[in-house]
Amino acid sequence: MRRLKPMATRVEQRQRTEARILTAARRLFGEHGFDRTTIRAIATEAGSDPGLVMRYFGSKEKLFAQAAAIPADRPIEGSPEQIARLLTAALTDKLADEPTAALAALRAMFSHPEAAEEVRAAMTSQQRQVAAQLPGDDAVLRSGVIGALTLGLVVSRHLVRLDGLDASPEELIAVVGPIIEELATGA
Amino acid sequence: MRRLKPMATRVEQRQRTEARILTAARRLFGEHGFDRTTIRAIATEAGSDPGLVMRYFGSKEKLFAQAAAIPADRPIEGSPEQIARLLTAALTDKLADEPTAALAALRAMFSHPEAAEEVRAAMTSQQRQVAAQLPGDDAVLRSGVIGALTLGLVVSRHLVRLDGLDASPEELIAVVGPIIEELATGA
DNA sequence: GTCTATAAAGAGATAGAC
DNA sequence: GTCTATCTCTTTATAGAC
Repeated sequence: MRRLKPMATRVEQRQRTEARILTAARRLFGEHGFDRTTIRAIATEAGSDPGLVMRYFGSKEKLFAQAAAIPADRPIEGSPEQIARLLTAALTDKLADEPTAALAALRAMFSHPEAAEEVRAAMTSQQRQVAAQLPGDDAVLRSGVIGALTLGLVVSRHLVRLDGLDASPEELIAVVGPIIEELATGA
Repeated sequence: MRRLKPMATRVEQRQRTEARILTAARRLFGEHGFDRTTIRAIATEAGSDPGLVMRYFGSKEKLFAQAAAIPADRPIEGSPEQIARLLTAALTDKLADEPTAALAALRAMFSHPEAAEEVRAAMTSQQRQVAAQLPGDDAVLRSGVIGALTLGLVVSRHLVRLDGLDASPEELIAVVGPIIEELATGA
């Protein structure tokens, strides 16, 4: 049915299957959260079967860990104005296309402690980095508010699909950009 | 021919038990989300048993619906400046003490469609009301951002427990209040 | 390499004893 | 009114057939 060349094709096939499983896992974890996403559903969506998923990834937890790993953000450095620009640019990206892996972690974090830790780690690391470079006594607080605002926008847009946030990223940034700059500079 | 066997006591007892179950349900749903909270755990925490919980509330879904009903916010009306003040005051409350019922709905909404609808309904209703009274072409967008900011702050503080947001409500409002006013007036 | 059958555990829900 | 025992279903995870 398949090819007649065994070895190379097998490795290739396996990688393909693994990739399909990971993609399906990201989508489903992101859409339904950790508990409501079943190995069965992932296998079906990937055109495979539950046994194979378990064999490749070991457990549902491990599959989730791989699917929901948050890609590290670029380092944020410079003057308050530059920082504001970098944060605004990063937000634009997050609003434009759906960051599938991050969404999986975000949705799951509210019911899955490990996912919560993943998100918290990613956010605090960036936030501390930013706070250290901002002026003012309340730099930590202000960078925290920037983080909360960013989280609120991403969640409201992609997860809650809140009314009024379905505008284009540019329109949104036109409103939010100045606020981020204000918070960064402390004006 | 009043009571040798007091009916009133039974009714009273039942109400007490129901109240204890509801309190336990709010706390546990708020802490672990819908799927990870078991009827068994709620019964144990309420000093009761699973059978009773089912008997009183019918199903886990119905118990959740009662536990996670979001109390309606006060109507928000007036000039943009007044609206900003009302929204800021409401936010102060939400930051000060943990709104147990709302937290249950908030945490659950990410994995439980019914809860998502509850939160979305509560938010859009208030948001539309606000948008209708704000000046400017982008009033809907700006009131959406206010909603996202509020959601982000509450989630970051109570659910994520993000670094830098553990300040006193007053300190937080000192930073966020002006932003809300800006968004409301469109300045 | 891939898929089927099943074991093991845990959940919500129900019936009935006290 | 309250609690115990159990039924049934669904899940992850495993063992082994193709």
